[in-house]
Amino acid sequence: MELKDKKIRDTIEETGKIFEKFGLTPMQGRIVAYFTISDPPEKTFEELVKFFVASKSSISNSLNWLLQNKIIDYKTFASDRKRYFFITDSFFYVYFKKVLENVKELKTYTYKAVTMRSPEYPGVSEKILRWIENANVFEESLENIMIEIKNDN
Amino acid sequence: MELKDKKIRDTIEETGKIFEKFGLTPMQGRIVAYFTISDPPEKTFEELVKFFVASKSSISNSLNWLLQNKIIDYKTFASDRKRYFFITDSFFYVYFKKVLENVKELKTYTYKAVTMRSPEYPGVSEKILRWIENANVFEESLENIMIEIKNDN
DNA sequence: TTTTTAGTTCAAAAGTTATAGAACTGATCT
DNA sequence: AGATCAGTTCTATAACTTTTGAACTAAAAA
Repeated sequence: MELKDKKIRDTIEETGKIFEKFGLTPMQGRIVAYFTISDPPEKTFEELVKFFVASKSSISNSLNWLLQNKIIDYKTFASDRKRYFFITDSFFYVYFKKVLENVKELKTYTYKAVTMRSPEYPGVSEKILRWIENANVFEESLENIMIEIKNDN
Repeated sequence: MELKDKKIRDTIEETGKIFEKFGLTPMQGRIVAYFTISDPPEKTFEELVKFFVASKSSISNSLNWLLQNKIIDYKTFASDRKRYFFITDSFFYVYFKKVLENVKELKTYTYKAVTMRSPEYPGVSEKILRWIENANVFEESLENIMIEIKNDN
């Protein structure tokens, strides 16, 4: 049991760090990583506080961010005040959506930049128009993926 | 001239902030934004220090990071010690590549997590396998886009 | 050979973000 | 009504990142 626990904790730290690359904080990453390997799949607020030996506020804020971003959800039971948190299946959907938004936003701003440029140096405009073209290809493709994924979920 | 300069500086601040969403620091973001709207397209180290009224080290570190990440490049001229920096056309290519790497890495780790799970709660494994399936669809599509984009650049 | 140029490097300051701790809230239980 | 439970909220602190400032370097110019 000791050894198995250590392995789980090591895996959580490793995997948690990867979640940070997707914009989660260390604690958010750990929580999601924990959900992917722990049994049973539902965990209460209290269990998380104890497992991570972390402050209630840290867990509270992390859970609320993850809820808002639909990376986790929770269920309740009539005779029980606790909320039982678990991961959703839409982690990548949510991430892809955010990436798509950012790409669209940057495209808009760089397009604006092109319109502001003097025609004296067309090379830069061409480069940026290529950025925009790349963004368009990506956008179109990702939008199709999103539809496909959404139907699955 | 005064008014035009203010408009350029405002646009740089706005656009720079969007670049931060792509993992650049404020200064890196500003520099890239500046390259997208300034004429002529090549800028020296010194010009950047003066334009942004920033420290040499800040500009130096920013430029080196942008160079390493192939977001900018520079050219030199025989009789001149200065380097002339400019944006490349591969901003999104570089970004997409990094996204692809991250998705692949997370896929590997979550797959590992699935193999560690007991078969007692198959629901979580199914969810994570759906994450992995989403990641696979994205990966395949993005790899094709990368090939397409690379041929253009 | 000395000076200038075009940066780099490193320690410290400033700014930002994550986590902790403690007080608080609004239900439910006794 | 009072106590307990399941969190939330707010301030403080710790940790980390970004930017600065000043000293340094290597090559070229005087």
